[in-house]
Amino acid sequence: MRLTERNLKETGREYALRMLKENIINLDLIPGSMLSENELSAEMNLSRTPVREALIELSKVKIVEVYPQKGSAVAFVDYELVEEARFMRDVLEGAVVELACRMATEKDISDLRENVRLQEFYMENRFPDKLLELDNEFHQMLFHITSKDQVYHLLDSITIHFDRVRRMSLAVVKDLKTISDHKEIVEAIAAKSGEEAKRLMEKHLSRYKFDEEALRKEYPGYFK
Amino acid sequence: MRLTERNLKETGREYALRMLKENIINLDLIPGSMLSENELSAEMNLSRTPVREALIELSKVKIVEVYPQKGSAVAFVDYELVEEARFMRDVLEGAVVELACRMATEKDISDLRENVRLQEFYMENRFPDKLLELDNEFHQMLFHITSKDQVYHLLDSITIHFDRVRRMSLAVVKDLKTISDHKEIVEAIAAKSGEEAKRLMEKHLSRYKFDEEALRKEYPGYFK
DNA sequence: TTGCGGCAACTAGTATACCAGTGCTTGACA
DNA sequence: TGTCAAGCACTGGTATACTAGTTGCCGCAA
Repeated sequence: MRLTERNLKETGREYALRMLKENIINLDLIPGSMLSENELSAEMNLSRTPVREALIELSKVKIVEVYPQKGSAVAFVDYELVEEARFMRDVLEGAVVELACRMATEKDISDLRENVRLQEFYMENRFPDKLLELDNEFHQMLFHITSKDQVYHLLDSITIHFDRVRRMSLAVVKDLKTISDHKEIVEAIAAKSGEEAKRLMEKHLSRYKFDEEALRKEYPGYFK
Repeated sequence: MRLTERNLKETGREYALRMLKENIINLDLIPGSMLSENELSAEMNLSRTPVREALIELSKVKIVEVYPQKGSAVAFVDYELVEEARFMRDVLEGAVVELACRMATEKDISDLRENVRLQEFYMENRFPDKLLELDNEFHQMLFHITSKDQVYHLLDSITIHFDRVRRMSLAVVKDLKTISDHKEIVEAIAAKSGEEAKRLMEKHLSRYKFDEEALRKEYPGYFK
């Protein structure tokens, strides 16, 4: 486990959750490895209670498996779940971006444009972390504009399966195409052309395809 | 709180969760009322720990609000959230039923037909509870057929907002139309006509419309 | 009568203690 | 040497104890 500082006014449970998620995504906690509530709580300077609550939450989306009286483990990569995450994302984002064409205000659109401008800036200046953050924010904004925040949160919870595989494929390329995709989407929203926006979103999301067989070969033992 | 027996091999947390959900949906726990971890645990013969874990889970989908150091409360009806639940259901079920046309095996289709047959049986013999159960099962089957079980679970978690309003509108009519809808959907799947199935599902789900203003008048104080 | 200070009674969050299972190790016996 | 059983060391689940923060009430003073 690689730990970072505990934020101020973050409860122990939130901290444990954040740490676990980060370490699962970046593979510091390797798929299949056992997690001990005792070890984790010692490591994070917490008692078992908040750690346990975090583990329960992660087990809800099957990224952690809890075997009563035996132990908990980081779930193996389950391609079915990765597909579910992708499916959910494709379907919901498509619908949301279409809605956004009808609901976005002038301010929303200029906020989106501002976000894309920042993406370009951080791309030029090579800030990959910041870029990823802005990417996520871009998509979240679309849900917020259409008053679908809760939907976003649910989607976010399952997306961890997707993120972990993305990390494995090192497909954090975040190249110029991503940004120009975003740009086109914003302009489609501004033009209020729902069909076009949806089509662009589908094209955008289809860039994230992983070769399951290749990954299985590269990371044997990580898969279910 | 109206309590039922605790199932065998059900953990305290699962029991507490089930009881809370049931009582929230059927309005025995009225929107806005305070929930005390201490009272609840005494009432259910549990300690605070499992009750607390159940409350945390419910607060994730905003059906329970937790105010740190002050108390928890059943959330008021928030029409935004009801709309989010409806949106998510419409979008995902539409996509799933379309997928089912491509993926359903002969066995799946005969299972679906069997489910609908049972619905007809329980309709004739007036078993509204059983009918509701079969209805839910029908929809769940579609997700299972298309290997989208986890998506179903996430959808299910937000649907509680929808269910509570449905209960308020007493729209548990479960009339013949519902069953004939199901029948048509199954046949569209059998015929592998995706477009048709999707259209039918949209028609089916559109039957659940509530008159927000009327409900607000009937249940003042239940709304946010 | 009104305003204000302090205390009592709550809360959620966390820590700790206890219990009932599980599986692995170890050692005795065939 | 192989086998099997007893025990031990772990687990997650639950109960309980403790802490710190909030609210509101009660009584006293102006």
